[in-house]
Amino acid sequence: MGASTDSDATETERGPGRPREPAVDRRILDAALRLMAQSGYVRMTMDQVAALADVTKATIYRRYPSKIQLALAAIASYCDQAPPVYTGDTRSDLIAQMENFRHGLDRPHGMAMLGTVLAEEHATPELLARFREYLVAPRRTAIRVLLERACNRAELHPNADLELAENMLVGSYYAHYLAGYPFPADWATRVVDAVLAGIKA
Amino acid sequence: MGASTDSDATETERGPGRPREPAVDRRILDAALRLMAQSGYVRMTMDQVAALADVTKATIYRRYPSKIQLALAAIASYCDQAPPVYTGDTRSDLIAQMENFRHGLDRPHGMAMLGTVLAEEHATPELLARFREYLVAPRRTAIRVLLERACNRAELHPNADLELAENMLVGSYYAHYLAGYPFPADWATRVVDAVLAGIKA
Amino acid sequence: MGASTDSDATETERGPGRPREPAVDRRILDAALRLMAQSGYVRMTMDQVAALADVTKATIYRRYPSKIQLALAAIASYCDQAPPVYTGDTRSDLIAQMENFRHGLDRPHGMAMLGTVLAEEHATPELLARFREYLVAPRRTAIRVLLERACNRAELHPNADLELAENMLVGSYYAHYLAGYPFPADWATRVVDAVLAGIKA
Amino acid sequence: MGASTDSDATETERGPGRPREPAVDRRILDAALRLMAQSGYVRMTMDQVAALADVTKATIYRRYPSKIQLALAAIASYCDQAPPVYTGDTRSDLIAQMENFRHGLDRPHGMAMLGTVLAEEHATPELLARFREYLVAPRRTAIRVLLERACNRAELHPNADLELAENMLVGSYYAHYLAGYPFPADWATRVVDAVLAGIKA
DNA sequence: TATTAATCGAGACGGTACGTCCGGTCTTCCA
DNA sequence: TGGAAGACCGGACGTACCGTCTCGATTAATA
Repeated sequence: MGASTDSDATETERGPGRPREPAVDRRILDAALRLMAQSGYVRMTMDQVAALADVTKATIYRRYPSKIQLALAAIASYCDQAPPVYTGDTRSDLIAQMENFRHGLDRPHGMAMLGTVLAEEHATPELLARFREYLVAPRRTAIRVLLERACNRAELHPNADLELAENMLVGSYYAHYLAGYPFPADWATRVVDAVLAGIKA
Repeated sequence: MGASTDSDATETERGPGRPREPAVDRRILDAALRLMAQSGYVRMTMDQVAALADVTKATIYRRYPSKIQLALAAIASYCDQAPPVYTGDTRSDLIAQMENFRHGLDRPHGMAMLGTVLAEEHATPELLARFREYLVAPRRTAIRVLLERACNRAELHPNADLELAENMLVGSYYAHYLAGYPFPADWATRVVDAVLAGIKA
Repeated sequence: MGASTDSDATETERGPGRPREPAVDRRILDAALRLMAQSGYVRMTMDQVAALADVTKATIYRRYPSKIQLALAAIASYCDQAPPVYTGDTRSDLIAQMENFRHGLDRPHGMAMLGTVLAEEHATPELLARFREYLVAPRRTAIRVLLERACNRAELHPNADLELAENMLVGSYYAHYLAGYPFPADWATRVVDAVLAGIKA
Repeated sequence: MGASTDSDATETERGPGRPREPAVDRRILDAALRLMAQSGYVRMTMDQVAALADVTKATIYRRYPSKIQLALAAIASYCDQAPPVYTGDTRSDLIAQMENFRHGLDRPHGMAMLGTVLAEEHATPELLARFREYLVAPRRTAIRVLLERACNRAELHPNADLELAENMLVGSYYAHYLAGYPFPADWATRVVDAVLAGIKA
């Protein structure tokens, strides 16, 4: 993700004055990440983050305007991991993508973090927007790409509602989690097969 | 929902001492409900609830050990509403059920409340349990009943995974909401048709 | 001291209805006394008193209109002990009286209780009045009697200000205590001698 | 008096971090003082103090760990006033000193405050200690100085117990107050004369 | 080299809510 | 009527945490 005031972080375009210590950036995000994994967003305290990162609160707030933004940045920084490589086969690529998606939420407090963003929705609307932009959208796009490729190959029904298919794929996880059911090992496979059954050519 | 210590509330089985004023119970829940609808869980204050219910905070805390528990009780008390009647036709019954489900979450702060419960998951695990028991389970059961009826009528594929079908139906809402897409008027219809397409006989 | 509503406690003059259980009276006062000795007036709680006396708060409040009144009654009940007998010698009688006075305040929380009454002075003025009536006045009268007897025997200066002498005798304890000095064994003797030195004939 | 952790307040010896606003210190003490004069310690509320001082409760609690400590500090800050100047004459200097002492306690809630400190004695022992140090000791020392000067001038009996004389002087006030007698205008004079009568050379 | 402007550590401060405690009253039932 | 049990009001207490602000010390680019 990125800093607060500055533009895109990669383009340093230095002004005068002492530059920010890059090590501090990492220490803050790591501390936030660790605390959220341990205790969740609600129990995490800015003072705790500051102490663990060996930094003062002011230093944090110079980078992120609020606790929730820090949390979001921390998560985003963590989620920048390599997506699964494509084999070319629609079904197995989708399954791999869904496994990836599931692992992103399976770690401790994964859904709790999502809940926090939702809870904060009305207080900080742009937060949900960033959440969508950095976390939701990339994954959905990856799935969409696979579905459209399959559509172009005529593997799917020409009138298939791809957006709806996406929702069913991704949403199955949420519903399953909320219902409290345990996740079977072949969960991704079953979901993908079920959805494909409804839209295949 | 119900009182704190006692069992099921319907069975009053009076002990000694002054009984709790039933009017107070309602006033508290109504106040909480109203405030949450207006401002959401986060902005709602226990003092506000107390003031609006014309009650002291101690009286609230005698019933609910924390703010979040009060919120849950309030929601549960609200959601005891009549489910749609069945026509006998699987497709239209499912659509009606999905419309009902959607309306339950469409009201202001509906998803925000769900988010709150998720956010609190690790701090208060039994909260999510009650949420499932009182809010999630009843709706899923209603859907399950329809699906099983259809299965018995041989309208569905004999090996259809009904639980997965449920997840796709319900989960579509969550995914759609999270993606930030606007909900079309015929949303329920499209979802039901898509799912049925995958499992019909 | 006595009960609240009724007249003088010895005169029972029964009205209709169930008579008060006399054992309860003692249990309440004993409980209050014990708790005050342990933790002092401030830390003593009406619920604690009720629990220790195996009685409900209502039962206590039927007897004493407030916590402070209960405390006062408890102390008064305790202080009904035999005063020292007179030998006829002014000096030794005064010393005995002062020893008695000192012992009344020396027990744990003795001065703390006095402090409580003073602290409550403006909130409950009549409390200090009762305190004077039941605890202060009797002791001062005893001293006064001795001084007047000595005056009549011409042992004292005819113009001696006896009230002031009383104040110096009794007040020495308060001042000594407030100063934080330890009390020597012959404290009473020294005080009496010093005062008598100023007013003897 | 002074801050909480630091030593003597006169020696500022700045540590790191933002220094405490001195104006806040005064505003808090003034507010406490004013409220105590109006309503006494018991009726004074921390929220009231905070509101009147235009400060938050946390700011108060950062300086004083409890309500009672705040009260004590407030009083101590008030009592730093010029003592009466000496004329050189023992009797008139003592009288002036006693008048001063009396005026310190005569103001509304003066004795009530003393009572509060005594009442809290066992709960917060160091409170009484500070009370002695800041309020009791200075006055007693002033008296003691006068007595010793008189002793050195051979105005007093060489074996006179000066400490006891102090106790009689100061204690007379307490005893008089507790007895509920009204204070005559020449009270100080009479007390000083009576005590001096017992110890003069 | 001196100046300038930003960073960082440390901690005070405002604001706001939370959950607890306690004194005192009232209501219900039982004896 | 007395007493047990406990709900309820009113009000205060002390704590927690977020986000801002004010100091002082430091560090790099610039003039």
